[in-house]
Amino acid sequence: MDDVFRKIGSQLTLSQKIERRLEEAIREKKLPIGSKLPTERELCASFGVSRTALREALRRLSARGLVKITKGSGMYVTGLKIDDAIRNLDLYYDMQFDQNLIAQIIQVRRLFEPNIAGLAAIQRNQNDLSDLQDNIEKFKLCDPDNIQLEADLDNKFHLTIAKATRNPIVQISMEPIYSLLPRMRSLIYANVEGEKDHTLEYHIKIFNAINEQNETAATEFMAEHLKRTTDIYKKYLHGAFI
Amino acid sequence: MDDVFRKIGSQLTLSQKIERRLEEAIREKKLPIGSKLPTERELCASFGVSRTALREALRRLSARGLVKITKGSGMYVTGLKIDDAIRNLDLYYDMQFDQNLIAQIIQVRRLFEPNIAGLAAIQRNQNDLSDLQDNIEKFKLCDPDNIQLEADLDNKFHLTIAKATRNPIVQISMEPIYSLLPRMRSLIYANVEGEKDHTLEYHIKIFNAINEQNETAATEFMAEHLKRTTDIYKKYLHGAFI
DNA sequence: TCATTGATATTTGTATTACAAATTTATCAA
DNA sequence: TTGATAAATTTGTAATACAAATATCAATGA
Repeated sequence: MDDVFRKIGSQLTLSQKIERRLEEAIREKKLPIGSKLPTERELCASFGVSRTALREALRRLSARGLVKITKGSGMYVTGLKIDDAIRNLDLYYDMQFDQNLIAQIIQVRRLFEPNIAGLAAIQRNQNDLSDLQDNIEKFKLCDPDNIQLEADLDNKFHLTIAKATRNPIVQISMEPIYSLLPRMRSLIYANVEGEKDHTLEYHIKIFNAINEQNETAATEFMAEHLKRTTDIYKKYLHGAFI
Repeated sequence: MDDVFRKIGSQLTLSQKIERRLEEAIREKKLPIGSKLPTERELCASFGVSRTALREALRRLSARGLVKITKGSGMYVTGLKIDDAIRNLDLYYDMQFDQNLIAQIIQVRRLFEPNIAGLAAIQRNQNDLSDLQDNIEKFKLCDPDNIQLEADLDNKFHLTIAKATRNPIVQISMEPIYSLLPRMRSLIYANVEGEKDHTLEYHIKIFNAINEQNETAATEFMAEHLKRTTDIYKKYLHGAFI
């Protein structure tokens, strides 16, 4: 192939180069998490750049959650938090939000969540159980007209199960999806007849299965629950669907 | 409660406030994707801030992939790309990498991938099939001592299946996990007896099932394949495990 | 000795000015 | 219309100055 006309010069700005250098060092733990970076002035001297360029590089890193900057104190390497890791994912889904994404979300939930419930039934601890029970109680008492609260509680119920797997990857994978549920729900203009009853019934069934550490039952009830959700969206969101 | 002594002042820096304002506007599509932002000078005037503060805000946004800045031209709103969305997730997993994470990865794969293969069997197109077939051919020819290449091909095989679901959420969920496989593999000091044969055998089985659009078979073969992987890691990575 | 206070030094945040470098736009000639 | 050139526009970097938050340390008082 002709490499003659390959892209010329990465065209990285100075501050981008600095950003990469520091990111690399953090990644390789040459700059350990929690350690304090040299002051701006010292870094300027080391890198041989102006304070402007250096600061813009550090703003980038701080925006991504790799360093924390405190006025008067200094700049510190911070391990990426889960929230930092998924923030842009949240934003991505949020901006992609449309009927297509809704269909994809439902599909993924049916693909993943039954097994998640099954694993949760094995791994759950006492704390998870009381969280789930609280959630169910609140859901019972929730004003049927308060769609938003209902959606939030529903969302939280499923997130709690995801966390109960004790596998952070499960949580990370599902959390951005769950955070869209309230928005999905709000598209269904009004209450669906019998919807609350169904949700409550299945949340209780799922809870009982998880409580009894019955993996199979938890898996199956979750699958049935999500099947029903699919039907509702199919009905009320007439459009190209799964 | 005494609210008298509650935390005072959000302590957001000026540039952080600017960042949020612009992010909000982009999120709400008041600033549509592709649109050109006013020049730095104009924005400084609008916001009533210095160029320093404004620029640092925009560096933050550009670091996150929300705006693209071109010297001499201007600043443009860009839709978040998938790569932007998962870059920090990759970094997060990369920095978390340890035996625990390996165990969690394997667990998640066993949880999710069988159903993914099942869906892929339904949704796959001709292109996917030839990609998979190519992959298998290369795997056959791959030098058994070239562990890295073998791991890359294995990685790619599974990613291709994830993409074949035609569901980007599946892809986004799995890609950061797959990208860690080569690193995991490198921990197993040498070739595992019969490992390549097994992988090849099951990749072929899975391929055939997907080719024939046999959802059940694809699901089950993938489950068996991953069970075997688990056993290997259990054996060679003696330590606390699933 | 210990805790509190207050002054001082250190460090990051913002503003301003100046110029460099890349791109875009306008101008003009063929 | 096309193409080249010049001018204007726009972002990138540097340097300086000061504000504001924090950290450090000495002095004070019980």
